[in-house]
Amino acid sequence: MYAIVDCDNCYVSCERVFRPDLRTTPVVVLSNNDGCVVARSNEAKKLGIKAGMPYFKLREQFSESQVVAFSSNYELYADITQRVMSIVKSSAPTFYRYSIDEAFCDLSGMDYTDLKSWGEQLHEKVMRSTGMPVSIGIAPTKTLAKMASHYAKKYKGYKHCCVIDDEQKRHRALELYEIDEVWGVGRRVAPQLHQQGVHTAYDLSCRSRDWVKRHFALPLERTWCELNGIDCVPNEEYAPKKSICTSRSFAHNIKHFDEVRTLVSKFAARCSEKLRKQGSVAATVSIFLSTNHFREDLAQYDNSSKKLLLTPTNSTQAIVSAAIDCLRAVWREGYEYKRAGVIVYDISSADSIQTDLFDYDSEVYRKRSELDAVIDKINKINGAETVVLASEQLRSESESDRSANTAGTKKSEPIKTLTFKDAIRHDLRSPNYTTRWSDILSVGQTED
DNA sequence: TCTGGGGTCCTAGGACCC
DNA sequence: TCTGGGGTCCTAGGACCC
Repeated sequence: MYAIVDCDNCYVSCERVFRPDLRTTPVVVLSNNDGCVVARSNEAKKLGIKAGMPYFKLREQFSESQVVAFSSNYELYADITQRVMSIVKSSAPTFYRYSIDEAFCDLSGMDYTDLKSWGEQLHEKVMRSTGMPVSIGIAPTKTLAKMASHYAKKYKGYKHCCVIDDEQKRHRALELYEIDEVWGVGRRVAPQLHQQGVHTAYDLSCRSRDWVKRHFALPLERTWCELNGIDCVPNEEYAPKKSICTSRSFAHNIKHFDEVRTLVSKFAARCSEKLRKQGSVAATVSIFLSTNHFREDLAQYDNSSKKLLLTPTNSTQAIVSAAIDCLRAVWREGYEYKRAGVIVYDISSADSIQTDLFDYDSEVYRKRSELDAVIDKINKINGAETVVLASEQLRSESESDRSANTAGTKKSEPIKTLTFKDAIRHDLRSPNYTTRWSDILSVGQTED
């Protein structure tokens, strides 16, 4: 049997931990730049607010309906969910974190008859220790467990834990479940299934395996198996990422190369940090760049390029430099850019680097690793972006004026500091209650 | 004014081999 | 005039997930 433990409306619940006054208020959390709704409280869902709706179209409705919106505060969500996960981990024989707000547990070896109360107790423990409500679904396959957790959320009577442990329960659960809601059935395949007369999970489970094979691809065949109680989604252990991406939409359109270069440098530097954190190196660096697709009145441009590194690396200098080369290759003057990103892939372990016969210089490699290690340490202690590469700084806008003027007649211009967070908007962000000394709440005393 | 970010796996088709 | 058959590997794009 598997259990899935899933935080209810995760980001909203994180915000509510320190804002109990909002327990019954409709609350939403927005994406970067306060762009879209990414999390909704049940009250907000009832108002018809859908995930992915753009905030600027909802503002009026929000003020009328007294909906409270937060900018996303990932530092807070990462910390709260980490606490939740450590409790779940200590409560089950095996644990595998699936996403920021979900974890699977393999319950083999646990007392079968106790699963329901195990789940209820786990909910209580997590709630008491962290303030985060979780729902628990337990079933013979992960797809069925997901379905069970959905029922645990939907019906109060389950006390946050639903168990599917016999054929009758499985049938009933499948019958009441729309095919579109099944894990692994997305917006492309769902309409095709409807066309074939498959409307519920039960309908699919009753077709023959051959029928599924004939009409659909391998992933749906696996879903079919899972619905029929055949376990086939692998138990994934911790695995290093195969690709790492850092990208952002900009708060405003950007026309100037130097500004985009500054941001691309930051994205590349962040990718390098992530590589070092998981003990990896990458052999390919790529970037992508695009204008705002929603602005039909503006000229559109979309491009990407990649660069193979002769020796795989996680050096900030090497990866930033490759990313800027890529940027130069795709850059076109005259467009207003809205989004860019850096992706590193062809990832392998930093312990066994395949060096290049002609390119590899062990001395340079050693120095860069040491430098990166020191920078990582400083930034960990003093906060992100305390030390950055020069290319992550924006030269002052008068750089070109200065070179045009007689050298030395002007004082050198200050370098404009542009941090990662300046590039995006987050006007409605909550404090970092649990990760910054300055943001810790004080209780039981007043200012005066 | 204003529309997110980060991943994985599968597959068809092209390039290449003998 | 006329040009095979059988394979592998790589890659871009699609579909899905949270």
